[in-house]
Amino acid sequence: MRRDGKWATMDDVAKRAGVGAITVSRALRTPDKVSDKTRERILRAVDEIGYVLDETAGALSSKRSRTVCAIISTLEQSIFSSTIDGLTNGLSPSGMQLFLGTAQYNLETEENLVKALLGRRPDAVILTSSMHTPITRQRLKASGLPVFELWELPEDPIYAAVGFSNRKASFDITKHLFETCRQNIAFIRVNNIHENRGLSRMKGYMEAIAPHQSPRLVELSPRSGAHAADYGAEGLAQILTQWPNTGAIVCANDSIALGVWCEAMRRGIAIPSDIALTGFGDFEPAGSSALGLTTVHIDGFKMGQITADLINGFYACEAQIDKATDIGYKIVKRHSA
Amino acid sequence: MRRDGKWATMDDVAKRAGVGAITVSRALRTPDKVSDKTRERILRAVDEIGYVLDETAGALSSKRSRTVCAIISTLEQSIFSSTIDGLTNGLSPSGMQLFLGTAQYNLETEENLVKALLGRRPDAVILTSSMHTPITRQRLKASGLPVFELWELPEDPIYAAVGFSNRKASFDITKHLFETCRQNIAFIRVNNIHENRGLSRMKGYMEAIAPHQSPRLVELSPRSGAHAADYGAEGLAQILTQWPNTGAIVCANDSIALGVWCEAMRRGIAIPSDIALTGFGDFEPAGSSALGLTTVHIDGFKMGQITADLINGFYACEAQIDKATDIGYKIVKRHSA
DNA sequence: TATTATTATGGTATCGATATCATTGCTTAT
DNA sequence: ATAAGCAATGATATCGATACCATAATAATA
Repeated sequence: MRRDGKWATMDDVAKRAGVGAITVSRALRTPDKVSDKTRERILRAVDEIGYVLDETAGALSSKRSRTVCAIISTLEQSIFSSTIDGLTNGLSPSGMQLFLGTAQYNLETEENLVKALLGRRPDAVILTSSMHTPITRQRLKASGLPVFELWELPEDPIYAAVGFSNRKASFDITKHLFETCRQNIAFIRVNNIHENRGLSRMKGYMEAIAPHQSPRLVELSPRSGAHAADYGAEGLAQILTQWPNTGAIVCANDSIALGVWCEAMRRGIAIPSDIALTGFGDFEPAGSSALGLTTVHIDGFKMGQITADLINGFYACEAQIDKATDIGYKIVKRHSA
Repeated sequence: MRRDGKWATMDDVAKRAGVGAITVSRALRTPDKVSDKTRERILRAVDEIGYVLDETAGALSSKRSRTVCAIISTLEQSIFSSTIDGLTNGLSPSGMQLFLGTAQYNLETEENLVKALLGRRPDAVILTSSMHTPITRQRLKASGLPVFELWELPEDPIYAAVGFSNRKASFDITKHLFETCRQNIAFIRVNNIHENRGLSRMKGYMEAIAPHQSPRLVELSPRSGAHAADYGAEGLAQILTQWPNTGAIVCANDSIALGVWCEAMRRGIAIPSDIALTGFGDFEPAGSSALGLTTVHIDGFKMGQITADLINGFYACEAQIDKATDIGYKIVKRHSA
């Protein structure tokens, strides 16, 4: 790709093909604006030289970086991997690429990340969270960029949201437990103050149990170094001590549920006959045959794809973009409940 | 950040602070080359305007994009999440950012991705794999960039490798099983032709069992839509049918082991008393108390951090970079074997 | 055939920051 | 007191592609 230590430029290609530099640009960006013969000649020159278009220069002159910045809460537990795949998939046809940062469920980290990523002059910003510092919100609003908050449907999105109701989903899966004649249902979550999906899910549980029983809440404080599954094991232990006659456990996510399941096996508690169990998310490995976790399925790929389409639409100056797009959810009934 | 629909520029800041544009650049990039008074004035102007330095323009003129492209095999199973965290962590002090792409364990996808990402003129390229098409290798070599292959130690790296011996690690953990008096040890892996870590791990197993027994290999073909844990369940089923007296199972990764564990529980097989079980990787949730998987611990964070340091060193023109950096591994003995 | 569209191509200015070299003013050494 | 050295700042050219406008060549229409 380099000649004498430097990258080849459009001019190099142009000279070799006997055309102007701008025609090379057109041949690569808008091929149908160039005659077949010329295009062919140019593409041959490109191949021979091994030229790769310099997007940094392109971004400067076109004022479109063809870049989307995504700030992901965490890369662990595979939670957002399908969302990212959906985004990548939906953006690549238009030549856009993803800049990824992880906020580690920490608002201050997110604030710094937003600032750093805005320096990259992205064409859009994606956040897998709706909880931000005032400065983050202000910066993003001021940027004038399309900003998409995923995995929730906040009241007042910065620009637009693509997600679903965590509260309603949690309400539904809890109700499902009552419908299958479970009683004394408990709820486990990790109490992270930088995140409010867990809280929404807890609210859904609370609403569903209200007519039937009093709450059995286990809210664990995050400990550094702990695996998500550890909280499940710990939660089960607490539940068995405090409320021995618990008939079902609703977990705020699949990882916690996995921890509960493992610990239950270890203790010789049968699932679902002794205790029913539900998760949230339907991530690997919840759906695997051996585990068979009943859970809320979230179509992360679709969420990413839809967001990508909205971004593409924004730049194609298509229809107005909705403040909120609800992609829904699905209760998946497997063995565990 | 924008004024009349446009982003503010360095000139805007410069005018407000009553200095030249280049002094603004210095105040932000190399603060100690500017007097305290001036710097303070400039930073105040930056804050007032809400200016964010345009890295795309900076990249063009400085010929350093402060960008590292990483091509990750997959974002699932949390395999590479700590590696990514280590990279991010090690790169951020020098203002570098990560461009992430996922190759989905597919060589053709990787090839296209490499081409697209080179257009971003990264300062370095990272690959979590050592298997590439000839074109990919050629492109990367020709780029003259520092290219780092992670998670293995290939014979002939494109530029440099940071990893460990998958073969030796697998050998060691298999040997551990013999040392704890296990007999008739089987091995499960998914046979993905776009990847060779699984094969290396199988070789390690083969070498370790050679003096004691004949191989008991289960090599499953990848099916689309299957969860990694499914292969574990399927593998266990095959083993119980073909070799009912199997005393231990070595899995090519933790996800497979998790699947085996769940399926064993379902069938009422006790681990480790009936069958011992080992994984590879030590990802979430292997180490969780309830599961307690004996496995090979790989320090992904360290691997990312070391790679980041090598990149920083490369641009600080420090010492020669080794063709291979072995970060080692650790056998972690928990309940399962 | 003359005239107007339309297509294919090129020239030049420009995007916003930084490299390079130049300048100014001040300190320190001889 | 003069020269040399350094710190702080600025002017200008430049990075590589693309926007914008202009022009040439071809096709379509009157």
